[in-house]
Amino acid sequence: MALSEEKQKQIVDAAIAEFQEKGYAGASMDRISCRANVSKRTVYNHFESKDVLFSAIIQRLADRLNAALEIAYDPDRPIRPQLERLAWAEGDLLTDPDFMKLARMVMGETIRDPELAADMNSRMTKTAVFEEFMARANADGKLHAPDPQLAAEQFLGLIKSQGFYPRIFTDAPVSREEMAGIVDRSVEMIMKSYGRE
Amino acid sequence: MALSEEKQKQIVDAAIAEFQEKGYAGASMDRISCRANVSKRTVYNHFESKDVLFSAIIQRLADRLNAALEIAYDPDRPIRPQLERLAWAEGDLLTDPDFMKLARMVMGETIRDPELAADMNSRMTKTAVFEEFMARANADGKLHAPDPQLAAEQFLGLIKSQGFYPRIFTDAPVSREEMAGIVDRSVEMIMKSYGRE
DNA sequence: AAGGTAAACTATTCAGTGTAGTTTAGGCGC
DNA sequence: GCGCCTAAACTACACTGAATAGTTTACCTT
Repeated sequence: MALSEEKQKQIVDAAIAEFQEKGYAGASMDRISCRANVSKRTVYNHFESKDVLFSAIIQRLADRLNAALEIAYDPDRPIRPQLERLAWAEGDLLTDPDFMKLARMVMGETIRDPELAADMNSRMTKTAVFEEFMARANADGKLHAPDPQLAAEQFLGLIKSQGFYPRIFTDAPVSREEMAGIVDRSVEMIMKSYGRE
Repeated sequence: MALSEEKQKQIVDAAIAEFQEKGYAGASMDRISCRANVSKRTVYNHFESKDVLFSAIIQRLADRLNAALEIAYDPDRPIRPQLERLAWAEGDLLTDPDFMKLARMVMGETIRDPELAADMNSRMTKTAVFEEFMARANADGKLHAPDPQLAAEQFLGLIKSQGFYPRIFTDAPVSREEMAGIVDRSVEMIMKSYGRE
């Protein structure tokens, strides 16, 4: 139903804000329902517990990440713009304030438990896509990266060390202009190391 | 009193572990007293509230950081080993599991509030020491860094981007050997950019 | 006498439930 | 289109039970 879906969206939005501000333990279901302009019972009709609600939000973040990074290597196009596009797939997320807020929240909750954090990090860090891409370009003779996994990690590392980690503690993500520079420099570095132009 | 001091240490250690595991909101004063093998009243005799106890731990971390970084430029010694020593002052902390655990805890608590996070970051990031050092070496003619603040940030950034950020989510800090490499490469880069040998 | 212990106690917050009543949207006869 | 019905979804609110910050009291140890 349309109404139900709308209520659900209100709940999720309110929950994101509440979890973001107070953390999991500090968040209150009463406040969430209040922020969502919805009765507490409705919250529980949509999400059977606080935990389920929290997990649903995490899942939403992961889904979004996976969707954004569905990029495959195309042998018919030159390598450099493809690397740029790949970098921008990550860059788009990192320049989005909402994504960064969500990411910050998840990090705050998981950082204390290294195992959980590692799991979350692997769900959030789609090295696999980068790795696959590198391996394909390699096989196609457009790159010369003996260790595609390392190359993928370096590529992502270059982007995140400039565009993500330094901004975890800040309200403002990197601007599109800054990201353009980051993408350029990162692609340049990968091309210098592994390029075959 | 010696006994009292010992109890206090037990309390602080237990509190660190508890805050680390559960976060501020999730931590329980009952569990802290239990972990410390101390009565709850004793906890409250030493620290008048949960908040005070938490702050005391933060302060302890900040103090340790400040103490570790009390390094001044010495015009009578060559610049490179002095840069290495400065880098190692930071490196020592980053290779210490206890320090990293504390840092992770503080980050988890502050990350949600950008203002608090920025404040904490400034308390934890002693750019000032690096900056002062750079400026002195500059005035002494051993370095040529037109913007000492930038140079200091770059120096620290090089170290932290390799030795800190990638390890926030991991249980294991960088090893001393890895840190040696990080220090070498970072000093090398600074010398290449600003050196006058 | 100084500091510690143990355990009960207060007051509060909060996750989650139960219930009785209300809104909404769509279907159906007309 | 119009009134009427139904069922699902929502609301308001009181309630339970558990956890928890912080206090009090009476007693113990060195």
